[in-house]
Amino acid sequence: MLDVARRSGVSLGTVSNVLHSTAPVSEATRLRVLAAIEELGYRQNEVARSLKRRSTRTLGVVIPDALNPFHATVALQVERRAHRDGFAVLVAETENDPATESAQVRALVGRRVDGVIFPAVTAGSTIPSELLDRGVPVVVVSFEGADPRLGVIAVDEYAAMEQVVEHLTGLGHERIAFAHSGAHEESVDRRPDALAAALRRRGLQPVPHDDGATAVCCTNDVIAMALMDRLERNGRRVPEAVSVVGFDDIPLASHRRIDLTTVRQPAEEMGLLAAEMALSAIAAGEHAARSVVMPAELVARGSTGLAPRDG
Amino acid sequence: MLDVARRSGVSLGTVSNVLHSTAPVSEATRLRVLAAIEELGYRQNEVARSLKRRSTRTLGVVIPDALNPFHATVALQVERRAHRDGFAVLVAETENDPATESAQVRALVGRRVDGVIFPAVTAGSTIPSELLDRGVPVVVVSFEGADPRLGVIAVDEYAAMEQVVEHLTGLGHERIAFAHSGAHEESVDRRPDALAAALRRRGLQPVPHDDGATAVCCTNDVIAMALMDRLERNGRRVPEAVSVVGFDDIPLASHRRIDLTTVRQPAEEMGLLAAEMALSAIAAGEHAARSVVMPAELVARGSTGLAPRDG
DNA sequence: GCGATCGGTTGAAACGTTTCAACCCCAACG
DNA sequence: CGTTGGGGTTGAAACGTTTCAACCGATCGC
Repeated sequence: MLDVARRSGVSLGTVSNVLHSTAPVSEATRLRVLAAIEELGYRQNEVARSLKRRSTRTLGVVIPDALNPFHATVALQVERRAHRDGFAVLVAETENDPATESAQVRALVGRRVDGVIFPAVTAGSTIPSELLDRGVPVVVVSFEGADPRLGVIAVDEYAAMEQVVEHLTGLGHERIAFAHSGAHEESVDRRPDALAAALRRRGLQPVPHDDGATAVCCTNDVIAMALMDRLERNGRRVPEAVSVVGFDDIPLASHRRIDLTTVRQPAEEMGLLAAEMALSAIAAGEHAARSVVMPAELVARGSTGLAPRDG
Repeated sequence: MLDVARRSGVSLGTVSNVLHSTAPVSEATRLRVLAAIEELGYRQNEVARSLKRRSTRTLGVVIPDALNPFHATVALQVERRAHRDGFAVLVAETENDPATESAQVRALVGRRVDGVIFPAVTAGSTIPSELLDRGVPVVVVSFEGADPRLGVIAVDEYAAMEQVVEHLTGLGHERIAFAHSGAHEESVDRRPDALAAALRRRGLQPVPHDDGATAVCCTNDVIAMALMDRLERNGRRVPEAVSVVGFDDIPLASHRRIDLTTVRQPAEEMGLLAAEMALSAIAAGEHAARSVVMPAELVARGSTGLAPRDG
């Protein structure tokens, strides 16, 4: 930038002015400066800018698992929206490990991101408030946070599970189980609770998975598809022997060969909204502090069918 | 940091020394400084560090489409590996649009990333050399670049297609087509050429897609699965009426309901290697300038079968 | 014709680090 | 006992920007 200034015979201040039109500059010098920039192949140093401005125009996205299409979609939308506003996106994977999560968050804080979005938070994490206390706006997706400063985008999982249970009982199912995400990744979401609540309303109880359940609700579509695969490899056909329900409605769920009954979450809208909440909070210099619930509805497909007759 | 220095009664230099053990510090003051850091909740400002150090410890990853599991896997591995070395990852989506790609790359340059990885490059892009000229190491995956300064990780697509054609001809197929990725996203990869070459070796020619082809090779698994879906919705069963071959071997390809014959690329190893090439180039202050070819092999599954009898 | 105003421009001070020459003190060495 | 050397510490310059008070003419209104 100094080179540019020298080359065009003006001061740094003027160069800065032509770059950001923060003050009027005569057309003549403007052109001279622009020419110098061109010739020198000068490109602004965002790092210095960030330091001075005390804002990096960068969003952090903290994902447990980028291979889950729901998370990936949210992240993708965030990136797109952020890009439109000239923000960059730093992604951090947590691999469902709280220690990694906090390390990643610390790294983001160190890098002075202007806002952070969690497409999902790991169990009982205190991370968000760690950020909030530092004045960084945070938006979490699909998670009801305690902290009022948090921006929250959720779907009404109770209503959704209500639909699921209605659908399943309508098909004659009474032994309904919930399948968690494989193993260790105890997520805080309310889905199992929501399912249990909906069942109880009809005088039913969730049964332990694999204990003669005729229908299994999964925590997400990826799990559901894996379960479907596992069941069928063991000779238990879906939906003839067992019905399977997913959650998310990822694109593949509607593939003819998969044809998964699931609860549709508007992932794209959620990602977009998350980005917008974060960006506008940043612009306003406030916390996101808003809670939105998005619609979620059952999409009945071929992975659910009539309950097999007892005995 | 100044606060920390004052609070512990030492100079900035000493605090810096304590932080990076760049010079010996007496145990007593070290403890005092650490205590002050703790009490003040001080966290280093990476932005200032980057400015001074002239290196951001950040990698850029430029992806056409994060929803493609192959790209996502590469990106994920890059992020993991980078994180291990204390690097952060800035992701940029190009949506297969050259203009977006170059805008994103410009943004990365502005943000002074230390290296850039392209899990795939859009058609005839001159982007990499734009970066290389600025001294930024670049690693591209699955793309044979002209520039010797480029780090390249590729698979031998000719050998792979050889296997594919052998497999298909073994099943009696003679009318074999190639399916591009939907539409506009003309990627530079050599796959169609590789297929054509393998066919010619056997005195065959690729036929235009949908022109009575009995087997279709797709540019990747996502396309293959979409094709499979489309075919079957039109009543053409796979593999009875048409055989379908993918490329990548994404996790879902092995799902029992999908069971896609495909060419396996070691996505994880490729991502890891890409990160390591970039990181070590950065550490050495050189360009990646290395070319590695990874093994790729056919995984025959149920989406390919005997060619239907003519007429 | 005089002060106020305004378009255009400058210079220097910050932003929060790292780095390095320089300094001080004391132990060891010849 | 004077020098050397090294552990420990300091101060200031630099990194590449933005910002802002201040300055300079010229035009304007009265």
